[in-house]
Amino acid sequence: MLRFETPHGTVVPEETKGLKFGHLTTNLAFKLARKLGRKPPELASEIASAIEKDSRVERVQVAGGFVNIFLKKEFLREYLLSLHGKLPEPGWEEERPPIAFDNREGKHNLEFVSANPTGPLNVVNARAAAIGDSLVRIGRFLGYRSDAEYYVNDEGTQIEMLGWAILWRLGYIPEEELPEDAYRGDYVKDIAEAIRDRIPRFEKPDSSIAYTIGKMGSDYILQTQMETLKRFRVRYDRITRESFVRESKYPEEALKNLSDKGLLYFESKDGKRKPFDEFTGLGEPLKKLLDRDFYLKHFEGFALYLETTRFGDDKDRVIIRSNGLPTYFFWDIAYHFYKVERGYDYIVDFLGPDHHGYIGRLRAALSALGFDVSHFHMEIVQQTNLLREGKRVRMSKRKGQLYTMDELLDEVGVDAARFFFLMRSPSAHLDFDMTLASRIGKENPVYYVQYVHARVQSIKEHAAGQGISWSIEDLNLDMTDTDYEREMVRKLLYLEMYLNKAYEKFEPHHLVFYLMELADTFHSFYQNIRVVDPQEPGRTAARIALLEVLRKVIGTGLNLIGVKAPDRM
RNA sequence: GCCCCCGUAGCUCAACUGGAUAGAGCAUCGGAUUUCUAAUCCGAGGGUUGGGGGUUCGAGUCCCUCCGGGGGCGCCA
Repeated sequence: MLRFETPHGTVVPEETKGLKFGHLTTNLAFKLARKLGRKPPELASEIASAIEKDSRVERVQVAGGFVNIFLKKEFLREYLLSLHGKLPEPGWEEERPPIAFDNREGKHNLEFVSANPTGPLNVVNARAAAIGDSLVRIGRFLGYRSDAEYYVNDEGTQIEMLGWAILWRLGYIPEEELPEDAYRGDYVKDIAEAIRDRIPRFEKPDSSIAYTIGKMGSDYILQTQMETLKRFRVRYDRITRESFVRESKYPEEALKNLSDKGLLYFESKDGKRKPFDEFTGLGEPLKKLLDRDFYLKHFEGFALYLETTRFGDDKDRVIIRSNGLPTYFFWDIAYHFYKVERGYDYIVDFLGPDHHGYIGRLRAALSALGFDVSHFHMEIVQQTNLLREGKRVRMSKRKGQLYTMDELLDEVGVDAARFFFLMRSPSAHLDFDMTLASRIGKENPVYYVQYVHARVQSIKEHAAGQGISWSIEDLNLDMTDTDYEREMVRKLLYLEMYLNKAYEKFEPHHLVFYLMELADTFHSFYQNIRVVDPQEPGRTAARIALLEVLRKVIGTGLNLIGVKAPDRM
């Protein structure tokens, strides 16, 4: 990042709104004015005169409290060459990016999608996949150790419900006997068929048979989900199963941590309380609480509560139900404990819109465990509506009429799907216009950006055909000084700023907007300036060199959001 | 009832920890190609940032209030 030292501290300048404001700007004077009790213009001129002495700077301009910085051509050339050297050749969009910037401090965990293994992935899952995967790419590229994680809820009632649904589809039970919460969607037929031959023998279907079959079904579903995600160019570094967490030492550790702090108590539905000491008095290890028979024997009718209200929650939460079964919430606490223990200094969860109310209690539980919640970030990936010909596509879950992620990819393709998901901030409701996304042409922003890459490649080919040779060293800003080109140079300075912004805010759309702006600049340039001119080989070479930097920036940006940068369109 | 999010151009959305003239895309209208790809470009119209009040050098952004929309409030996950 570009920085400047001044008597008022280090300035990390920002982008400008146009070349008339210079290449970079800072409003530091405004910010300091109140604190120091001085006038912004005075401070600005002090900051300006310090920056002016910097060898990279051509001149500065003070406007009110703004200090606008104009950089020297020699420095700009050096910067662009170094940028070019750092960026990989496009074409790695299926893989993890190389580290291009500094090797930064920080090991981060980003968990996203984590859909229940009871059905196909849907459109919100796809959106979360695009967001999470792109951020992991950007994080790695910036030099952080960013890991993508998938959590599988392969235990619990839902698994049994899946099992019942499969039993029904295979004809073992009539529809009337199907539990109310069982999955009735048509997709269960395919799953049933896929595992039919491996179903164990049994006398009469019961809960435990349903559970076993549900497990088989969910394994199969997980596998198909992973295939879909792979098709979407999403990679995971780790898949964690809830069954693994349950068997690990973390549930017990969490109980120990919370009981040591006196945050647990028993309460019955009619409000009778028992202190946690009633358990402690039994002299049994904490693990016993997770043994259902043991729990029922001693605490039947009572649930085990965690005092999350002491940490800002609206009410205390149940972690073991009075039927002896721990809640999802409890296993999730153990899971987060496990993530922390793995040594991440930043943990991010992307949750679906229906988990909105869950954030508060999870944060409260994490504080209860003694973790610094500023190291956790929970982001809601908002709802997505599909539009076709301007009309809502119904995605009702009932009767299995759901529109799946695979269908979306069939209809609009991976590039358009990823790009469209990333055009909006994750927290905004998204209207996904499939008619627009599947159109080929200027109205479709994904082609608009990809076309830049293809056009530059085409120019290079044309130049070669004219016998013009060039190299990146031919970059010469004296020969590329039309307004178009100077504007291009200015915007090329901002790549790293936008990557940082996108990553720090967990909002990849900032990168997408940057790419669209760069593409804009290029297309205007292309329309008005002829690049290849055999009469002026020097200028031609200089222009191609500049476009080559642009091409790599666009190509890298696209690959970081998992979109291809084609050589030809 | 309580809590959270949102309200910006006809539509869908941006706007860096409060900063310069609130920007894009789509849609609408008018132009441009004997050319390195027209999958492009140039131009036009379109806004009291839901209303009102406050904080300050400065508010779409922060505070209060009202209106309107969505979501959450389970011993489900």
